[in-house]
Amino acid sequence: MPTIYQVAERAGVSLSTVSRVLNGKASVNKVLKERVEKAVKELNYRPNSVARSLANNRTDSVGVLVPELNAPFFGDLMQAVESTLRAADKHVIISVGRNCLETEKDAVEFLISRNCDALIMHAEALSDEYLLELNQSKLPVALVNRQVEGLPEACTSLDNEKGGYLATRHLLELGHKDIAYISGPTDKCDASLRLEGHKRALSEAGLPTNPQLIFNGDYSEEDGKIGLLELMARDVPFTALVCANDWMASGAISCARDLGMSLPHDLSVVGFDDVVFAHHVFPRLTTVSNPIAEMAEMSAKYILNKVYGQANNVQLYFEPSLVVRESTVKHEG
Amino acid sequence: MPTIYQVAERAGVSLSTVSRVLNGKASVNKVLKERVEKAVKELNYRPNSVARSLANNRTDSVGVLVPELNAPFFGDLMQAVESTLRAADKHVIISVGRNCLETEKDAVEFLISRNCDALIMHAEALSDEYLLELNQSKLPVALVNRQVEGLPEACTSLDNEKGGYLATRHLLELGHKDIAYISGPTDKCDASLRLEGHKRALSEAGLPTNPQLIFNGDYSEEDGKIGLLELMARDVPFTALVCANDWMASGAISCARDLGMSLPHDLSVVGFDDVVFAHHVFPRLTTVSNPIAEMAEMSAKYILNKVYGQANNVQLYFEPSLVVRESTVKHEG
DNA sequence: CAGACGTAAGAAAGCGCTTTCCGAACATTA
DNA sequence: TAATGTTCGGAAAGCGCTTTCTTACGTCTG
Repeated sequence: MPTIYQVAERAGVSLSTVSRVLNGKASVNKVLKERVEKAVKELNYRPNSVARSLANNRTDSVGVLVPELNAPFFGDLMQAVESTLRAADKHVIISVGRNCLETEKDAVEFLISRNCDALIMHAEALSDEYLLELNQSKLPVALVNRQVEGLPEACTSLDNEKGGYLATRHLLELGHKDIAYISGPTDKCDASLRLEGHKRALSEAGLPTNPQLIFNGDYSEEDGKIGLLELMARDVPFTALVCANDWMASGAISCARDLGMSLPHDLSVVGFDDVVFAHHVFPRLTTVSNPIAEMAEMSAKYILNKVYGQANNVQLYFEPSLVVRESTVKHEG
Repeated sequence: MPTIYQVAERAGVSLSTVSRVLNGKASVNKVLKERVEKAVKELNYRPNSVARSLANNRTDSVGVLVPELNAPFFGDLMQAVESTLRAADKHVIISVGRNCLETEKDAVEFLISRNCDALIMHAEALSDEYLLELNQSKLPVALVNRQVEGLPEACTSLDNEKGGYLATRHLLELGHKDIAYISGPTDKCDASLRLEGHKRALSEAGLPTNPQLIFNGDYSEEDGKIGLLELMARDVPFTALVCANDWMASGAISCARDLGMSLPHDLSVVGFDDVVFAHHVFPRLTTVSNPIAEMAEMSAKYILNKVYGQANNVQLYFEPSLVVRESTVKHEG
């Protein structure tokens, strides 16, 4: 590997001139500039990014924290972040939080020790205070799909309440009156907002909220099954079901089928997120789309602006929209 | 951020002593050692990884090349690599190849410019020669799920032929005799081996291979649909279908249903890979499991051995196995 | 034409760490 | 006791780059 010094030697200039040509920050005589460029080509020189980082205290890398790597939802997120950042010649160091406070902290420490210039996180367990402190004391932080008080401009988020509202209103419009709901963990604000939306749709339609028709799950496929079983055991009839994410919807659907129900006629189901497999489930899942890729892209652009001096427009709030497929049908009755 | 120098000052020793304590490579007087450790704690000192990399010409990072980030198959791969490497305090820089020669080369260049210590790749488009050259001239390379001549110990791979064989034999055992096959792109060796296995199963059962029952797809869901349509248009009857991956199987299944067929009775379908959504499709997909996570883990361990002086056992060859679910049934007839 | 000023190139000082080399201090042996 | 060996701390060089400081030179103005 040739060094900048060898380039300078070959071009017959000092190494600071080479550096100036490479970085294009100061003016350099045209002739010398061309000589340097020629030498760079001939030696196939590539600047050593480590040395550069040490000298200018910048790694051109941003840490990304996700709960897991092998879930489609986070795949979409990473895909968007990676391509946005790479287009600006920055790179991504990915770290896994497993939805657990300890691991998330660990992962952040790890990213910090790697001298990332910034962090983009889908943090589930870390507290608002921790994130605030991080942002203030050390390095800029962007939160995807989360609102943190005190960091308004660093957070992208979805109108989850509206999403829940849309799901339920869709069912109401189809004539359903008895609508069950499998919620996500209500200590997470997205889950509780989705539930809020559900309730609002109900009340706008003049219907009461029946707690017997609500089950609290944990967003897992398994809890979709358990939820459906439990709801049916309560013996309050319902003709439609809203699930706070697609995993639970998929669990509920396959459970329903195992119980001998014919979908969608015996039960209309709506999911949330519109992850890749939503159209693989049968019947193809009607769901609420979650523009996670766009949110992730905006988070990346925010960092590009804040840390690397770019000037992209960033959008922080996103609206969900309903994706109607085949898992919901008119209620005959 | 405190530097090693400040630690030395506080502990009243020279900075080389601090370095020695930190790296534990040379012996240091017990008293001094404790003083240093105390200072480290008090200052909350963390070594600057960039400076360290510059000094010892090692970044403790390994580049990972995958075709895409938002596919479950590669999610599993990354998950395995990340956790194996992280356990050894190495980190992962992920780059996307998009299954395209140009992009893959770009991605590799990018990883090289980041001074990765090694590369772990699921390379689709890069030639064997390119990979060999890379490995010889620059940095150690591990290939996941691919065989490269000349790099026997650096490649993990699956017995794809056996996988294809298992899929078809399963159908034969269920009494099917007319079995169609939707292949992956035959210029890829995994796809052609899977097809080989299919043919071997047929011939072992004393059945001929009918080219009219084979369609060449490109592994995409779309081509699963197109393939099924095309095969049916050929007017050669078949009661079962093997698809060279789960995506095409899913496409074929939903297409079949759209055509009014009742699955699995009108058509038994087998997939390949057992990706996450395999059990979301309906009927739940019988498929051939692909131990991609284990292969990825082994690739990571190989690198750990080769570059970082560890001594893990690594397994290079993997056997697929059949996962029987509900998309295949006995042929009545 | 002399002095002032602006511009461009080179010299050199770091960035924070590892590691080699050296010497001091102490222990061991003849 | 002198000579030799051993251990361990410190000084200093360097990893490859950026950036500030300095110097040299050319141009402009009075």
